[in-house]
Amino acid sequence: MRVSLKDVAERAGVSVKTVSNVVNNYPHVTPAMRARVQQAIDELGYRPNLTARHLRKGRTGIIALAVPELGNPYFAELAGHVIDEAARHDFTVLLDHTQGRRELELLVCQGFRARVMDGLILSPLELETEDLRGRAEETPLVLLGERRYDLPYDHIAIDNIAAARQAVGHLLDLGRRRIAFLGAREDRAQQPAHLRLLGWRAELADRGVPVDEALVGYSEGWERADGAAAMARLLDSGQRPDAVFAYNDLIAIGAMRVMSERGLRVPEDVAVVGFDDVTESRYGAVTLTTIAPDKRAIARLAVESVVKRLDAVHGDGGVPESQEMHPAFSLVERESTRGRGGR
Amino acid sequence: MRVSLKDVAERAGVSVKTVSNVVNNYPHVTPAMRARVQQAIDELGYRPNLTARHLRKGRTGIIALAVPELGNPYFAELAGHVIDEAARHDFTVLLDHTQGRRELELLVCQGFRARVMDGLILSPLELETEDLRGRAEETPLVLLGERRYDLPYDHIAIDNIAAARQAVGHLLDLGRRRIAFLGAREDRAQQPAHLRLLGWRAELADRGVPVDEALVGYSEGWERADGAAAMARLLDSGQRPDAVFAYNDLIAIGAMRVMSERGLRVPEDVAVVGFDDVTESRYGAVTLTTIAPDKRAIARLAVESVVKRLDAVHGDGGVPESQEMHPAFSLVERESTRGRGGR
DNA sequence: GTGAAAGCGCTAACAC
DNA sequence: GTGTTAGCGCTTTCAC
Repeated sequence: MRVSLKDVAERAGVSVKTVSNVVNNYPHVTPAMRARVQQAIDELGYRPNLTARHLRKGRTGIIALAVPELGNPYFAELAGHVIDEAARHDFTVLLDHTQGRRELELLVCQGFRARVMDGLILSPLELETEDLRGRAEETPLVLLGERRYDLPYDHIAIDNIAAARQAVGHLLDLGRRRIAFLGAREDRAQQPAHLRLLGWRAELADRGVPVDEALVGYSEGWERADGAAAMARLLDSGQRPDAVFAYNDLIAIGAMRVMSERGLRVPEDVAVVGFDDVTESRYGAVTLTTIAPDKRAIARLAVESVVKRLDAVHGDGGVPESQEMHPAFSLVERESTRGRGGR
Repeated sequence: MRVSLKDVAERAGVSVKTVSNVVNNYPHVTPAMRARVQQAIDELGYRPNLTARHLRKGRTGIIALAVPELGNPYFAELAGHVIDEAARHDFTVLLDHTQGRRELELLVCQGFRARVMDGLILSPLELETEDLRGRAEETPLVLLGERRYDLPYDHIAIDNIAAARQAVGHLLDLGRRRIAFLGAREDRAQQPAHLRLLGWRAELADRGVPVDEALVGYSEGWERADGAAAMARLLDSGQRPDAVFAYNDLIAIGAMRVMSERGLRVPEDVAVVGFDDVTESRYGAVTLTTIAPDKRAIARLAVESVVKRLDAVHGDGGVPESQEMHPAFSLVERESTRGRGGR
């Protein structure tokens, strides 16, 4: 950070502009001049000061990504994809986690935690519409995940209801009738996020299977421990489901652990479907049938959304309309519903 | 990013300096003045431009963290801790992954990928001493992990040899004698990173158990799939170990999956010890005995190292000597060695 | 306690 | 093609 454009210019006996041209690969520079400047750059070990460039251009080349928890492999894997997609557009990624705490989500939105950024990709859990409505920041914001806000921000999420219905449908197809839902939240007046729970209800209803609310397992979080606790509670309450549809893979994995401890076989006694297709679900004594969202597509759409808006601001024209985007998903059938032998 | 200090100054009818004083909580400002300026700030919705501040102060408040792969929960969990520790020092974290590719590790070191950063925390896999020796950057660099370089950079890693010995010792204590090592690399002339393999050899030798090189399972990577493949190869070669010490938890998990497929019981037939204590190892049909490094300490030491060096540069005095730091670790005994009932 | 002005390193008009 | 120059928005001497 010590040697500047000016130093190089002096050394090469040219103006700063010329050096700048060379550094930025400006086309109209004579090869001879380019070589001369380049030599000075090499000799001095010049490295452009990005901060200065950013100040001048009004851009930092940084996209912030805020997820609830990096300990959840879904978000870790997603972050990896976002980093890759961002790199394709010459952006780097500032990563933050909110631990699903509303105040942290809010701070992130307002740019208080990740302060230098051109855009923000946020996967909210607790954030309310009112929090977002008051957002003063004009840096582009993209929302990820199940929660929907009626606000003009791009939103990227698979069709959670359809996915849940497919998962439940799969269990019904296998002849299961007492299908529990694991991972509902009860500390909320409204449960705005639980499209997956809605899907569970809808599919059961459509297929003429009575919806038994006693089969809804509540939990505080969505980690493995929460899944284990919810499953234990369900079994302790005397329920004996023949299938479990879990809010996510971690909950499913926690639940399977408890079943294993209690001598329940998966899938013979209880079939299990998860959600997220984290790598972990492909291993373990019983591999997990799960909904696989196209994570790479989610990352790509998110980054593109930010970049597009950035270009719109700096470029000519109108800011694009905000959109709902629904990347693809698929049901991956594994041993937790099919058993070891396959079908 | 539109309203600047100057705008606020005009609005409040004061100078830029005064506004700056208020924004930065400079102590010697009369309360009345402070209130007046604050009002202008609020009315205009002023937000300081961090980039400009950074340019001026020569600091960005960003620490870059580069790990091989976020899909490995060890690194994801570590990243979470680094973010937390960085936040304690008012830094944010730019995250990158190198996929264990030497050229990417090199680019990161040279600041080509994460370009705006005050310091770099790097967990290298393939990087060679010569790569690092030529590093021109003067931004602080901290190295994490098993690899050692004889260079003046802070290096943070648990005592891998001691940890490996403790793991192998535990298996020996349980009466196991044919202890395989899973996750060695064979594509390297020297295996500079494999302190864990050294520990395996040393402990066996010390305890008078013959070291059988046929029990070393090689793999290309350190993911679950690599562990599964290595285990399958070992078994296919006719070896029948009574224990496995895996390079990391993912390899152990992959190996356990293969054993389960082949009807080998853990720990009755084969006891297993992993390395990293990822959360995943606490679940599954058989929970995994593993070496648990103090990840939070690693993160704390890494961030502190960067911050300390930064303060040294900007502050008064001498740059601190580079250090080797060895955070604590412990052996966590679970079902893969103890069985379900405990001891 | 507050103001004026210089300058961090770079880019982009605009002139030559 | 290349040089001159004016800022980007902020902090920071240094006067007052």
